[in-house]
Amino acid sequence: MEGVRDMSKLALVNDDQVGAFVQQLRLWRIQRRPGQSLYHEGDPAEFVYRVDKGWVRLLLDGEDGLRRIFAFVGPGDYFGANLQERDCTAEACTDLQLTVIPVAGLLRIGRTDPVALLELFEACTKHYRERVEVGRGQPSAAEKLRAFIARMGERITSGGRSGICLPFSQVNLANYLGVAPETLCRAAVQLCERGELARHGRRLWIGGCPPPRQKTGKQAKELGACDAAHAW
Amino acid sequence: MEGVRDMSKLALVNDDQVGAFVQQLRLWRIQRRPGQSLYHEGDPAEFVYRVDKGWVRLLLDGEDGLRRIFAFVGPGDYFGANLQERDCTAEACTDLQLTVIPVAGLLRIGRTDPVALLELFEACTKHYRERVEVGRGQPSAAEKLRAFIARMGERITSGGRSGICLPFSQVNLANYLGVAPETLCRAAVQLCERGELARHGRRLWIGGCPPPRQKTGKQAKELGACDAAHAW
DNA sequence: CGACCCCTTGATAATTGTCAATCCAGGTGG
DNA sequence: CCACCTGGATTGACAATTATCAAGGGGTCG
Repeated sequence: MEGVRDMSKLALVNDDQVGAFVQQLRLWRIQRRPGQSLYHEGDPAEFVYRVDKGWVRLLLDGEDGLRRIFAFVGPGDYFGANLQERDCTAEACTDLQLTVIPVAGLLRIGRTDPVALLELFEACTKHYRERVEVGRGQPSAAEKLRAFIARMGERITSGGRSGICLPFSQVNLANYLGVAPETLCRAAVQLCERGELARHGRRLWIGGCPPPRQKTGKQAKELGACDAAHAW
Repeated sequence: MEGVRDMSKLALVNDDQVGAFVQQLRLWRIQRRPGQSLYHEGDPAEFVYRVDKGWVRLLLDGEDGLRRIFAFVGPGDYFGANLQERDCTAEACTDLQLTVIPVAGLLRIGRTDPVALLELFEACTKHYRERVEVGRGQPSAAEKLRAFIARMGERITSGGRSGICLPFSQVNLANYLGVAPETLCRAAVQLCERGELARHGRRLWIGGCPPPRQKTGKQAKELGACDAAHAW
């Protein structure tokens, strides 16, 4: 809970300052398709990113060959603040639109406003801090999922939307929560029965109800709306 | 593993730079006894700390009243880099000797060397990054413990010591690893049988073997050596 | 319309949490 | 120096949760 409050404060206080700060630099935008990677663990770190549209997942490649997703980065979030090399891999969960911020330029203008520079880096480490709260203790899978949708719910209310569909597969979410996909599925069924979660097609919705059911062609259009929703 | 490499690099490359950086400020030292707290979640953040001797634990107080330890901070480590307010609680695990670094001063001299300032803050967030690797996936309790002692082993080799005794109770370690104390105990027994872990009195030792067994009076003296070991 | 992939569901085994009792190291006081 | 005391550590038994394996169904996309 505390982390959520910190998050909202960051969004209210720092984003404007940080946004103005980075505007001093020459920025540009890039797009990515779902599954494409932005950088890999070990790459030299040259850019910080801001998500304008879509969702990014941050993950580590375990020595056992398993990849561990530890953060989902959404619209308005910054990520990729590494001084030397990348400490994780970043991939697109959805269609993606990003603003690219060169680190070299950040360090240059950092002399004028070190606080804004720190705030930008702190915004990027936000995802690591949140991770500390996830999967801690020994709550059941249902409680992990409930905590997750609660945190995601914070985003939709601040975005002024009534609902949001999870912009990634259940397999990804299971990986993130540290449970087996089957376990997550059962937990989702459980929360759906209690009305804490909704389902529309293959997508899970949190917050408001999904749009009314229609025929297949219509559903595709609704999914378009879903994409718009999770992209703000 | 990757995180460990990053850590060692930080220790080799940044610490000297960061140390020289903070030397520009007026620093002072404080002591703490085991269990005493340095700050609580929500407190205004005024200081960054460097551990000179002993160990600190960082933890969150869950809404269920349970505290979750997410990091152990040891000699040479920095912690406490928050811009606004504390995002966690810091407590002494052992007898503690710390160097206090005022944040206001850091921000002031940050204009001259923003990179060093960022490196200091990055060194502080190191513990959050490491946390991402812990408890991820669904390894067994024994594997979690094995991964932990492997990471701690890195510290002892870099410190030039042959062994180190865990400077905190098994309850704390169980909390950190996200398992029940009984489960951790069983895992410890398992690793002790395989020689991956040693026991001396009530303390667990990793790396080199504990000092030879002697009589009670002697053992107390050995434990003093243990304290010296975990304090470097 | 068809194929592929993800989701779902069931059954079973393994791991772990929980509860309870006991042990023992380390400290205390006599 | 020794008996006592206290709290963490240990051990066992059991219940609960979850991982795993396997099979089937349904959505999504070509």
